[in-house]
Amino acid sequence: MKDVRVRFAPSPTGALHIGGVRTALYNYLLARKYNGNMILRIEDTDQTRYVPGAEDYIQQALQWVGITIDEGLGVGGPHAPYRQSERKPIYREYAQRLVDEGNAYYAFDTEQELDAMRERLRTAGVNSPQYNSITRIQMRNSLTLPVDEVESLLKAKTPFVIRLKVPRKEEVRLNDMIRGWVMVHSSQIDDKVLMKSDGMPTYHLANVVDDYLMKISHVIRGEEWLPSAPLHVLLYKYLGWEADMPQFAHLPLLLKPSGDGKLSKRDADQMGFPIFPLDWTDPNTNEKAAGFRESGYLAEALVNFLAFLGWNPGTTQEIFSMDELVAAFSVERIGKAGTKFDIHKAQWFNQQYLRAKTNEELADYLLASLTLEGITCPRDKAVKIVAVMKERAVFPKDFWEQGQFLFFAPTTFEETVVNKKWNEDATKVLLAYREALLHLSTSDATVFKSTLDEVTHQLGIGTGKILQALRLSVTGAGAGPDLMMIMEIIGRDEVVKRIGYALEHLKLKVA
RNA sequence: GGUCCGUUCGUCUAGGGGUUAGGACACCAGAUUUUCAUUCUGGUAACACGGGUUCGAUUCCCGUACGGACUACCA
Repeated sequence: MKDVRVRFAPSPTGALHIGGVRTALYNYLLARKYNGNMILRIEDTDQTRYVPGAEDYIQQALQWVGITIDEGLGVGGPHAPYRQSERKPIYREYAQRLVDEGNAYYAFDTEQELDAMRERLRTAGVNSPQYNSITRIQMRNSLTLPVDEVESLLKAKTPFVIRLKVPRKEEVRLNDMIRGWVMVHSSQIDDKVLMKSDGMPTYHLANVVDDYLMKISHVIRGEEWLPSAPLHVLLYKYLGWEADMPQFAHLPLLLKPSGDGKLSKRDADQMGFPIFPLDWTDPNTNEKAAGFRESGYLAEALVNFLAFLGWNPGTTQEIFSMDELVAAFSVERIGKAGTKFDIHKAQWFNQQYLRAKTNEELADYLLASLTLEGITCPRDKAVKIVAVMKERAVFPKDFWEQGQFLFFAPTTFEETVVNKKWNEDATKVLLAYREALLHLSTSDATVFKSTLDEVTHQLGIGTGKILQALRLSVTGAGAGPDLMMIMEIIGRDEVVKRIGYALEHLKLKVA
């Protein structure tokens, strides 16, 4: 097997889509598994779609998820430059070779002429009007124009494109690693533009040339490229690179969670989950989009989740570190069908990874949130808080967002719980409990509990019946972490104060 | 419309000519927890349809339906 060299080749047209991250991940896994190289190439041949900041974004996103680049943008390497806009002369050379050898030709048709041709074909009943082996005969190109006219047009700097001369009758076959043999008849492929009139290559040419020059062994990309893959095969053939053609693997698409269709930013907005790895502000529209990172997803969890979107190890193991993914990964186990994006599963993975962390690590998250809020908190207290809350947290920010009552006394009380649990028995117990606490000097959870037991026993009321009322008065809510632990954390004085406030505030609700 | 690709529980999927079609998420129920959650146990739930081939098809073949991608001097 030849050296594994894979590339991730995004266009800097905006934030990197989460599907792009998955594509990058699969490439990366293959590279690492076979001690190969991962190359980052920027496909910026469309200057009209270039978005400033996108390149940085791509690099930062990859770095965040732990995909390291061996060669390419930001790293350099033997095949530099890795930005296609900086490789123009290279493409021109190969395009010229295709023309010289009769596999491509100059075309001088204007946009209007192309539109007219398509219109003509449509009215004639042709379903998909193409610039191909049949229609090119009627167009203005170096195949139909006299040689001297072509030369004078070129000399006069008339805008032109270079098109591939696709044969009329030929079966183009390709063996995709995921889909098996795919066969397309050449009559279905049109004479694709290889070089645009601005001197830039199109994706097709640049892609094939670079993959060859950079000695790419495997092309792992989205399924949207499958229809043009036969065209690429043709290019390899005409350039004489058939023997060095990389192996193709076309990945199934990421679909929207409900209904049908490709996952888009719009769906993500509607469903309330991110679709980009990092926060992104479009420099042109100033439109902001949330990132997985800023939404609280851990990079390891996102990677694990993404890896399982279209691939599985064939075992029941689900939690995989990057290293384990590298070891287990194989292209053969990538599925064929499109995959719906289920954010629930992503959250589940996040939770798994969060729980696996030590309380010390989790305390850092809480402390960071508190700093942002301008709240100071001793580290040992943060560790305690995190310990009682970790079982229910999905995101690091949950420690703060769901634990605010640990820092502030509640001023409002959940109404359904008030209606259900705030009754005469409860107030009786709480009153007595508060009195008992006043005489306590310690703030140990077990003492809180035994005191409560004592009080309820004396009054002849079951402890369980009033616990919710106690929780309500201390936290304002009917659900939350272990109540005794909460009381231990906030301390006796605070508990006494809060019970007093609740007794005072909720007294009218008791009929 | 044309070309190409696809189709196993709601979702991600395993499997593969004869299986009680397995797992995970989600959901529901029970147990434990004198509270919430965790945890544990259990449950509901799938081979798109129609023809072949075969003793037998969810699995192989062909159609149909449905879905998707592509159909630019965008990638």
